[in-house]
Amino acid sequence: MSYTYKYPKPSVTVDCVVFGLDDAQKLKVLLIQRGIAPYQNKWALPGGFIGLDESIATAAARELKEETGIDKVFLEQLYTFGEVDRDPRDRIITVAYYALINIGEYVVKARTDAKNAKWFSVEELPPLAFDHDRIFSVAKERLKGKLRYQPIGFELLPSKFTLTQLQRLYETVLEQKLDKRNFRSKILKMKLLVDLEEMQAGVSHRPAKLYQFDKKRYQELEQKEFNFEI
Amino acid sequence: MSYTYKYPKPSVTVDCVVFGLDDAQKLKVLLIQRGIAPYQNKWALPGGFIGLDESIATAAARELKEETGIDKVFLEQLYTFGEVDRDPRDRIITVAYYALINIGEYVVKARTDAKNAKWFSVEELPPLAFDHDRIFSVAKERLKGKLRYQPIGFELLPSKFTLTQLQRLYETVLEQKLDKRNFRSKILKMKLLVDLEEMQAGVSHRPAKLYQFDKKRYQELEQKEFNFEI
DNA sequence: GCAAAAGTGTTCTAGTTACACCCATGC
DNA sequence: GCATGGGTGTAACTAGAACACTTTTGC
Repeated sequence: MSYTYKYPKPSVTVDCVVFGLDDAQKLKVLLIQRGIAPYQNKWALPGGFIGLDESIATAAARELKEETGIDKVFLEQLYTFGEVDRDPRDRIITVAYYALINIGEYVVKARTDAKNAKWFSVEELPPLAFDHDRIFSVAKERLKGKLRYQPIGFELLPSKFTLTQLQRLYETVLEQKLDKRNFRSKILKMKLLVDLEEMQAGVSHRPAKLYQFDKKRYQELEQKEFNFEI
Repeated sequence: MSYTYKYPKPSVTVDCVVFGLDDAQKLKVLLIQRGIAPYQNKWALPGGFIGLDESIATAAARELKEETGIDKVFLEQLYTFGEVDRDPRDRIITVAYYALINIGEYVVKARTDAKNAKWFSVEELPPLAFDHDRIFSVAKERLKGKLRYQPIGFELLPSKFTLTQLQRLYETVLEQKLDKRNFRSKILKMKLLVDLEEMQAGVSHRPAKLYQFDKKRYQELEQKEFNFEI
């Protein structure tokens, strides 16, 4: 089967920058090792071609699932990259997405075109295929910029978390120290966290209270011109 | 001539949301009237297909020039729209851009596929072709959100402007009244405006001082973690 | 001299920053 | 009992909000 058009067309792909936090609250990104040329064996962002019968966001979610097993996560469009020479084969435009996931919830598995899938610390990335290092750095900036003004950090944590975990997450992503007392009073004043009246377990020090993000309440407040800000 | 591929491909276009301010400091958007089907005679955003030998941003600038005569303006990627049914002909993905221009500098002229080009007040838009009303509203929100944190408003004004003009621009786009004294001291404190020591002419009241935005200085300050904010 | 917009400071309020000690748990 | 992180309030400072009158020009 083949397809013929009157004018030449670029191909269109999606690529996903998947962020996660490990146990030590380090920021990680999920890469796949390419099983096929070009850039065979090189590390790259998971992604692939957009089908004619699926929207771009659907394609991003599908590719993520196919290549890494990850499903039903925060996924948002980042930017579209379309330099003429960004792919050696052909003219390929890619719509990049970024995803935020709680690493603990998934065991990543390489599938289809990927011979391997692995979490890398954002500070020690291997050289990436195509212009994926550029895409990654745009994603990192977006995450950093958006974290303060939108409650997206919770996507990186388990549904029950401690205030210290939350603060570490902010410190890691924003790359700056925050004051413990100021951080806590600011976040609690927003009334977006539910105190679960439950304690952290299995730690060899005073256990911390567990909280949960109240998404429903945030959506209500959002209507009334409430602005999240840390 | 025709082109054959192993897999079917979507087409890729660019569309531009061009904002301008008229003499009465009203926000306007530039639309073209389509000369060809589909949506013949309907108003639409200027745009067209991406060539294989040009980047997306280049294509956006080229289409803008071809269809309206506008050249060398602030042009930034907005979002990529790719719902399956957004174009009745075929699967078409569009990378939307938004442009900010000083209306006074250009006389818009319809060319190529456009039978007409015209400025519309953003409050009284006609029904638009395709999903262009959605694209427009995303652009308007982006402009509104970005205006406070990036010095992009100056792109909408002539290079020499008064503080009142600048304030009106902010009030128009943000859809809120601002306090004259607070606005002035805030913007002047940033030291980004050059006092041209020149007066507004041809007005039947006390003439205002003219200022110019110091882009070079802004770029320097930007390096040093300076943040523009109104 | 009047209409129209330009220009200019101060006070009050709210929010942000800086800062240090006691507490609960596991080993 | 000691090591580890959890939890808590106040004072000083800074930034933002509210607010009214005089000046200059054209007609």
